[in-house]
Amino acid sequence: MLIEIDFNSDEAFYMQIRNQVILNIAYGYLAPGETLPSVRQLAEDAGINMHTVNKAYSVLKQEGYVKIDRRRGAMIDIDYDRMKVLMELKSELRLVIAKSQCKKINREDLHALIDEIYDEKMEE
Amino acid sequence: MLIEIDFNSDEAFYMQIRNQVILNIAYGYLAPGETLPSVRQLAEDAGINMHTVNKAYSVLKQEGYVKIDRRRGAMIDIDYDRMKVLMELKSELRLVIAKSQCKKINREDLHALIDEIYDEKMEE
DNA sequence: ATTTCTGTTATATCAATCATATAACAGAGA
DNA sequence: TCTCTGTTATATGATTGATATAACAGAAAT
Repeated sequence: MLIEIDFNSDEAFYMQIRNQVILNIAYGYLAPGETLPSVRQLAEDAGINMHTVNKAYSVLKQEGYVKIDRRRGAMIDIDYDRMKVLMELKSELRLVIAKSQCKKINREDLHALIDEIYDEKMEE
Repeated sequence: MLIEIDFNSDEAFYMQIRNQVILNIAYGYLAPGETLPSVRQLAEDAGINMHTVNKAYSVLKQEGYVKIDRRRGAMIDIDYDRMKVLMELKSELRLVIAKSQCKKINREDLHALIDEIYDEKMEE
């Protein structure tokens, strides 16, 4: 798994890692049961501090994407609490939709955009 | 327009204001041409500092939701740069979709959820 | 003309967060 | 025993979030 830090981004390093791990899972590059690199290894590869990686892993654990075993490290283990996920997703989408409406992006535009994103994943 | 700060939230005050303004516009409670309360007025009403409100307004200006006139204050004036908006929306949705996929929320679920949010706005 | 309302700018301070650094610890495996 | 895990503890520096006080320029109302 490749993770790269954009040192010029205004997004926190640990959030960049967290997001890239989520994207890797979604794309199928990381399957449940597989382990993430150790905090020290990833820190070295990415050129950042161990604790920053550790924070990213802690967030991923808290959000239900990995479980951390002292010996094996962080393993992909997803918590499927559908109700919880739908609630969180809904409040996140409420703001996305509000922003869209302000900018005259309507319901159909949004549906189309989502399909577009789903379809672009097939091109690889 | 009513804006309330959740002092227990971990979300920055200026982002809470920014988000609530966007929601107010989307819901039609704030129309283009209307003005926001003055930074001092809103600060007093919400129980926070003037500069925090000022920061929220600056962000809203930078994101193309308001224009600020020295005499009138912040006026709703939306920049409709469709291409720009679609690009930003797309990268935002990519992560939302990735998170959803990890949690076994599929394409149809997402479409349904969006319709659900659109429809709930009609109930008022 | 003076007062009063805008946003804006300049400082300063304090707390929290982000990132780094060094160091040590416990547990598991080779 | 050595080496690999994550974990914990401390410390430091930079940045951000929020507050505070103060002053300024421009416009509007009286």
